[in-house]
Amino acid sequence: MTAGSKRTKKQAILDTALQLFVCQGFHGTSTATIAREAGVATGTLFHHFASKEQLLEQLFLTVKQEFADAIQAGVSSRGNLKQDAEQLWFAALTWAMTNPQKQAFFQLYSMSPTVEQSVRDQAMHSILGFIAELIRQGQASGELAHLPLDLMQDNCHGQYLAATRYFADHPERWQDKEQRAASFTLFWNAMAAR
Amino acid sequence: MTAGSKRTKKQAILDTALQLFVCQGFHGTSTATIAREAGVATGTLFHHFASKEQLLEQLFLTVKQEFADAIQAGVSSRGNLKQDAEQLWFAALTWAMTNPQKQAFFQLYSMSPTVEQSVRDQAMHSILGFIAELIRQGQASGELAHLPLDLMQDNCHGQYLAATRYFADHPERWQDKEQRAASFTLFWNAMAAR
DNA sequence: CATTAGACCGACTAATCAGTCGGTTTTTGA
DNA sequence: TCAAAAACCGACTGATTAGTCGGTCTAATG
Repeated sequence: MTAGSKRTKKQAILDTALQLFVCQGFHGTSTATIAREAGVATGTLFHHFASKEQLLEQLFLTVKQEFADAIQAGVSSRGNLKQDAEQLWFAALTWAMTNPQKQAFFQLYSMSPTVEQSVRDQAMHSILGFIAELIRQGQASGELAHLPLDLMQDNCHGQYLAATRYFADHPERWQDKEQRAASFTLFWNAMAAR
Repeated sequence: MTAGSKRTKKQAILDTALQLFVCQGFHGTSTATIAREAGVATGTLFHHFASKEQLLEQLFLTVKQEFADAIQAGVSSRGNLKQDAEQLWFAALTWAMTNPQKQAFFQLYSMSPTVEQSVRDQAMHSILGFIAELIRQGQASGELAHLPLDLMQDNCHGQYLAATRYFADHPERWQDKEQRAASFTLFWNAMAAR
């Protein structure tokens, strides 16, 4: 309503909470501040969310769903494995670069005790299960290294987070095709069979 | 003084704060709770640390120093690069497995806005600068891939954190020599020249 | 138009927080 | 041995917090 593009008040609260939780942390941000910044009364915040924790939880699941949708949409499969992996890698990185705040939110809270462990696990497994299947296929066809699945899965995640940080801290590098290719090379070399 | 091994009261406060900050987060832990759990009065806590933030900062720098000392001690250099890297990799992982709480603390706060960015940067660069030199040498000798240095450095960190999580979540795997070797293979394959 | 339900409001409250302060105990070192 | 410094104590305070509540406003339905 104010200047920009806030749709419903509920959405304004979620948008504002995302921004403040990333900048100041969960406990460092008061519900009063969220409400004020969102242009809403505190009563309205608690009308839509039963508690501050529930607001965080809903934010977490929303962002996770957005990410899952984005990478699933950006992949067509049916090429060879390396091409599929490349497509997936860039779809995931592109989402992170397009939604830096959401990426930062994930990076901060996907390991924090602030979010209930069950919620965090739920968010992770639905995405990583999909990756696990790809790894299994690649091992069966001999294209990927025969190392423990869980280790390779965790490694995927770790290399993705590292690449994300690298490009997020220096956005101009993301414009460079060679840098983007380099990030995939690093990833593929780790995973591929020798 | 109580049951176990608390040396000075100051150390007891640091130990307790580490544990509580990991379990409940910084803002989720009150100074009163830290003092009570450490068997100390609140006045004593503020006698040793000017503020809650300064307690966190001191904890952060202490833990970082411990880590830096541990990996520097566990490396002898003077072999070929791969052997040096392997030694370093296992020294770092061993520290993480020996000090799981401190590792969790690092993982949680080395990216959190709760800790001043300058403090975080300081802690990271002193360790990573040492890694950067090794990478440069490896690239000069043709043993490591010729990709951007910062990217390789961030990638190191990301793969290390992933391996750490993998073994921390399943300590029995750390006993398995093959699993340990697999974690290094994944890392080395990413970094090595083709 | 009248009714009703849900969005919305903001002053209020009980609890909790980081940090203080005046005084006591312990340690130090001359 | 004794004085001064440093460690330690815990009741206290002013500020802040998550969450409430009685009520208003808006829009849809009959």
